[in-house]
Amino acid sequence: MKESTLLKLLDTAELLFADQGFHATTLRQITREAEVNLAAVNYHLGSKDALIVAVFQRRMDDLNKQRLSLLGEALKASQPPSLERILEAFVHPALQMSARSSGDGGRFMRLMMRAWAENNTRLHRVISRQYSHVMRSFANAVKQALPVVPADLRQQLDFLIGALTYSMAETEDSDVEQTARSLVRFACAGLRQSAQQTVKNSTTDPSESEHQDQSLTPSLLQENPA
Amino acid sequence: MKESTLLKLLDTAELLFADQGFHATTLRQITREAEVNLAAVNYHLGSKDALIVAVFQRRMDDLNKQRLSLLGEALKASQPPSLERILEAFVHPALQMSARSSGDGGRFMRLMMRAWAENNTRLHRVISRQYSHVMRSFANAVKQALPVVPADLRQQLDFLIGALTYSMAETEDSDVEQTARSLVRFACAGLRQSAQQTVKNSTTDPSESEHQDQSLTPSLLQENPA
DNA sequence: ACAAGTTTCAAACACATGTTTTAATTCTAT
DNA sequence: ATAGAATTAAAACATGTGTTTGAAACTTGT
Repeated sequence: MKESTLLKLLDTAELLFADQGFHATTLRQITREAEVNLAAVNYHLGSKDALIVAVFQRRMDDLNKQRLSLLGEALKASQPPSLERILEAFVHPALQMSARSSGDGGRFMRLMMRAWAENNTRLHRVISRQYSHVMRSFANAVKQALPVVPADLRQQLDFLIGALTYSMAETEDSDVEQTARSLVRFACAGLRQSAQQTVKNSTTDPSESEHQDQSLTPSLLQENPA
Repeated sequence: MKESTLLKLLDTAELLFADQGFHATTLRQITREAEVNLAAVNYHLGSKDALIVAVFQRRMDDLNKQRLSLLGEALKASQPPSLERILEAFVHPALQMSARSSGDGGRFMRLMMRAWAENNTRLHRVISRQYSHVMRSFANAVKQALPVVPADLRQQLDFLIGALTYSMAETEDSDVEQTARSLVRFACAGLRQSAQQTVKNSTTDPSESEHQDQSLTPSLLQENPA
């Protein structure tokens, strides 16, 4: 049973992109390693850019599905939901996906870091469109889990994403479960502390206490209106 | 007064590298934008790779100096030192440096993310050699600040670095002070919570209580023996 | 078995890249 | 002012890039 050239392309490209970056990886290298013809990329995908997007789309779809599924379970399990479970629903699929890809551990996440650093408009739009949907769900869930909504919830979640992405890219083949537990604990403490701080501020200065939810618009959480 | 071509090169290259990546940025683009001759890069630096390293070296030196200076102050101020001040010494210079570069805010940090994602051995060695030295100092400081050393201190610091890097790359021209305060609070809570957890584990299972410091070797904290 | 549609292949194309070379220019110290 | 060094300039070089092309090989439905 031979796997289709398209799959071979996606797999090989993902691996090479993660290791060397998008621009540094050539189509000749990809096709040679995948043992397909050079023209295969342009035939099946149309262009190298389209390849990049396709490589991403595949993993993002997967990741989002798993995250939202776990989030759903967390929300069904108790009301208000457990903050720990919410964050775990966010963290665990990413770590697992990263570890599952055999060989190099942080491959997928290094790919994520690259994509994020990249200024490629097309790629960015694909990612953030998919990401924003999920992030909104998680932000709402966190709001339910905490007695007080932190003033800068968006920023806090960015912290979590950053910690997750970076530590994954760093971690070799380390224990996924342990890392997940560690990170969830770390972030829960941070979020709770921040919520506490918000309460303290709002009681000493009541004028600040109302616009807590306006801080959710920028960055990842915003939708592309077009 | 005209600034030297070398400086013009470093400045322009830094800007373009951050926006487009190392490979995507061409020497022709850099030299055109810097208004110097194409051959200037090879004359002054020797090669494009050397340019990349040079761009980095300059900022890293600066960043390390500021961080260690603030850390020194924090250690002198009180004994045991304040965890908040230690983390602030780590976070603040980076945020400030990122904001100071006029125009685009997260430029330098996006550069960092790229460099980190990059698999360039030469660049990696330069960075981690410089980084490891500083990280060791901070890890030791944190050990003094906490009543109990968390079992996975290295990982915790990676979380901090990740949160810092990512949120910086994300943040436009936002309020540096506010972000710094937020992040420090976030990470302090995480670290304290983790320390608490370590205590709990070590009392229920005393066999684990001794090798707390062995977890400091891998990743950023390790030195290159060569 | 055969024709029509897919997919693979090797070669070529047009162009952009980092680097080198050689000459002109500017700087610097005597 | 002038010789010698350092820097800038313009052009060319060799190589590698993504993409296109047109024919061959394969697959599929009848």
